[in-house]
Amino acid sequence: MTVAARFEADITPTGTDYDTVRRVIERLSRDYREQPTLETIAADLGRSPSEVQKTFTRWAGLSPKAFLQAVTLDNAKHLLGTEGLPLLDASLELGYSGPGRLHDLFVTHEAMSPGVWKARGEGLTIAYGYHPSPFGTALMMATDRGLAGIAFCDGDEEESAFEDMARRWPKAAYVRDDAKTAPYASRVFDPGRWRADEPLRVVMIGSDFQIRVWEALLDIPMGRAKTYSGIAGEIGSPKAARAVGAAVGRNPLSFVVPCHRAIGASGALTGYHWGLTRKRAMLGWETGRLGAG
DNA sequence: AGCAACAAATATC
DNA sequence: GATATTTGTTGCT
Repeated sequence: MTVAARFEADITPTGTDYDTVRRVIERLSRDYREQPTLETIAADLGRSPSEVQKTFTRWAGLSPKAFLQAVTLDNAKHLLGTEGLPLLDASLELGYSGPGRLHDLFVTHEAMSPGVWKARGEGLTIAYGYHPSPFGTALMMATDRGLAGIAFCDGDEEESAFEDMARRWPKAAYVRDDAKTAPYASRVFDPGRWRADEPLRVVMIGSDFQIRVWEALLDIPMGRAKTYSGIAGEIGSPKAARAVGAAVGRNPLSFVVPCHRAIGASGALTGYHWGLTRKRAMLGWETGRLGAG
């Protein structure tokens, strides 16, 4: 099944793949100490083990068990010894050695002038639309210069997600235009279409400090993570870990600018604007893509 | 004032 | 001893 086709099947708000997957991840994250069996999890969801197993594997590209290993490593402090904490060693090797090395979305970004930031988006026209994604419904926002924002929501949260985004540039004019944002959605969530010859244009609207942080995030390869303090050191303010955290949290382009790859120094996942479960989901999903690539 | 942090110190098993 | 929990400090919005 192609990725696009899977999105089609995903379009109903409840009972989506992501919905099932999310609940499995929640369960695994909470009870990983007990290493719950597939059978128990399925029983609690009121589904058969094979149903859960299939849905999960189709979505993540790896079994619930492998996923469990990938995300519970946020408690494996010993992996933090080296820079750039590999999420799953074997997969990482695969990701780098293949001819079509799975790097990120090749992103060309430009920073909006501080003027636009200070004017809170005044004079800017932003088209937006809602699209299904592996992590729930994605709200995409674009200016004519490129992609400017991505938000996530489940079910009936579309309004609040929009308001969350619109608050960032309160004076911009917003126009609903799904046709304009749809191409971005299909590009962003389909790793098969992440190519250097067709870079994704994004615009970053934020303060100097924020943009430096977001650029640092773009440097983190898929399936890896960095600590907040590591990022702070990299952008030349080694003591600003906490400020980095705040800036990461304000990242308007979630997923494209991989804010989910920033974790605490202990390996704990700390926070995520669109929900910790979604952060785990993204990390696990990426681990799965690496293994498949 | 308020944070998606951190390191060191202290309490708990 | 190894892990939880608390406390002081921190830089940027």
